Amino acid sequence: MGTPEFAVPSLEALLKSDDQVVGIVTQPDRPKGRGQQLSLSPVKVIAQREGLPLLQPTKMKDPGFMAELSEWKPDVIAVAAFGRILPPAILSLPPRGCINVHGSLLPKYRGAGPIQWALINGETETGITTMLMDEGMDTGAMLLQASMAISPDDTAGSLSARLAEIGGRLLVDTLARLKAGTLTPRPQDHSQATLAPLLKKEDGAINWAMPALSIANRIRGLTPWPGAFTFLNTDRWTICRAAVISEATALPPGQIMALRKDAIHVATGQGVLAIHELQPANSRRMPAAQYLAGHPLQVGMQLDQAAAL
RNA sequence: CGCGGGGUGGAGCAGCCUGGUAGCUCGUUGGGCUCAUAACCCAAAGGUCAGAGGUUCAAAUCCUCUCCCCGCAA
Repeated sequence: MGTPEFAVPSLEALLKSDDQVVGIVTQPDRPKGRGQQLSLSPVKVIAQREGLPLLQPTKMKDPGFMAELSEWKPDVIAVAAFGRILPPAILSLPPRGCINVHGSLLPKYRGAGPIQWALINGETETGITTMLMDEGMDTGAMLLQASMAISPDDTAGSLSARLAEIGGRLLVDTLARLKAGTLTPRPQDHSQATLAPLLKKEDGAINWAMPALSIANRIRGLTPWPGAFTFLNTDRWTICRAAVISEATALPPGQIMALRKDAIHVATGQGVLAIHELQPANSRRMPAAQYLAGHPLQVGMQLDQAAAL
């Protein structure tokens, strides 16, 4: 079971492994994009390519879905970024249990946005944990863990891609060792748990009163989704890449304090943030240098959390 | 039929409302200045104004249609 890009390497790894994939579950097609076009989840695309049985339940407790799932008689259900809570009936369906591939070093960052929150909090290390799912939110007993260094220029996109690859390997490894009986589930230390809730659009609003470093981390964690944004008057900017400049400033947070050839320097609550890449509304992502070529900005202009009307 | 913006030398944009010689910033090339430079100065190259049709003496500009791109929303 899985849905987005993050789940793809896990699925591919399973397909190449000795284990047989008897069926795939992913979220229903939803109207997306500009028009009203239905979009297929990345996982569904692979399921179709491989010609594998596919279920796309609207509700987890749908009797028809449950019946079909039981028909498959899975030994184990592997779950990667599926996006739905599994009811007890499903958790107890496979004899060997439901194995989740989670994008953090549990018990830290339980929830739907572990990769993003790790970046937002400025972590330098994260990882993948496989675990036996229980009814809680990422609270099950851990099976295997692999850690990975976070690079200073990682974004949620780049980090997620690397973690997903490791996740695939770890999943196959986990299944093999479970089958061999050489793996003992290890309960999480719940006192150390932290939460990483799903991000919302509004989490992307940049608060310029925060320190430059925090803003930069937040931008990394929110790129490419849901995107960190700010407003210049009525124009919305999504900030794609920015760097901290160690320089003190007493200017009001959000004020443009300098224009460089390839960067826009903005005052923050503590220090200066250099915007290197942005995506203006109605336009595509571009380096600051290109934006400046066609939009003469002036020092003293004010960036804000909300559109100025 | 979800709402909206856009397609103008290599890049980013202005010009369109109020038709009349194609403009800005950057890049490129050549030259100059300088101890030196990604800095500065001078010069040059480079565009069937997305495409088709229409209106007009005249269309980037007004009208109609087509294609492509993007933001929001989901």
